[in-house]
Amino acid sequence: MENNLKNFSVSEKCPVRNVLDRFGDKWSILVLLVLGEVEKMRFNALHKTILDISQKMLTVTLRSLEADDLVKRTIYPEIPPRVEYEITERGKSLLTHIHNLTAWAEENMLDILESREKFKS
Amino acid sequence: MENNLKNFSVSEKCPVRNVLDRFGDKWSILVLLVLGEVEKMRFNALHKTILDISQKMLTVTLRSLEADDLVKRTIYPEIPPRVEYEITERGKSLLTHIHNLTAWAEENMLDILESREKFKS
DNA sequence: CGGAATCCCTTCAGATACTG
DNA sequence: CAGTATCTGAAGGGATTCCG
Repeated sequence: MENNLKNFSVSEKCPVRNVLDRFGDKWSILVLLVLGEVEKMRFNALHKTILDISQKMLTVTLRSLEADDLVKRTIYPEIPPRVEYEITERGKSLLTHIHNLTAWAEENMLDILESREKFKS
Repeated sequence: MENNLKNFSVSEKCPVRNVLDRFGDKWSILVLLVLGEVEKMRFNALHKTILDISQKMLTVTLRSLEADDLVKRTIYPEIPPRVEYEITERGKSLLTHIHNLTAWAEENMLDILESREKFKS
């Protein structure tokens, strides 16, 4: 038992954390959820869908997802330029688990908020 | 379609983010994973299992999990004091989905790391 | 033993301005 | 249109000290 737990000790040696940390940020899951509902989407369309993300963070998030091959980026060398984003197969396989998580969150949200209120007092 | 996407727009109105943000931090999932493998565990034992967490962050994380009723905290008024933590039923139901995610992470880790390398160049 | 409180540094992320 | 670059305030999180 203790030996199994040791695996969690140091972050660099834990493969799970190495990967999960990447989309454990503020926006990655959200972007993935949006891209999971469309075929392709342009940068500005994404920005309009997620109103409270800054242009900078949207770019950073998309680059990170692209690096992990969770999202594919296609540039059309036109004038004006056009860039489209779409979810990859790997992204879809992750999204399945994300959906399970969000479903759990929706089911338990009210109870959790209630627990938080009780905890304050 | 567009109408569905609007739900994601503003964070305060998105129940999912409200809940997921809470354990989207650096340590919550890890603590939950550890507590999912034992019956009960004392503070110092947890600290020894997760070597690279600070005492402060362990405390903060545990309080947060306790507030959401994902973890139960029991104080034994002895000298020296003893405090034990255990996962709740709600915590276990969440852990199921976490395990699916970590399994996915383990399966895809090598490919993802490879993608990241390619992306650099 | 199991914290709480404080200090302090680093990283995150928003606003703004500029560019191919 | 789809970014990049820079600046800056806010937040996260570590180290240390103190306490019941």
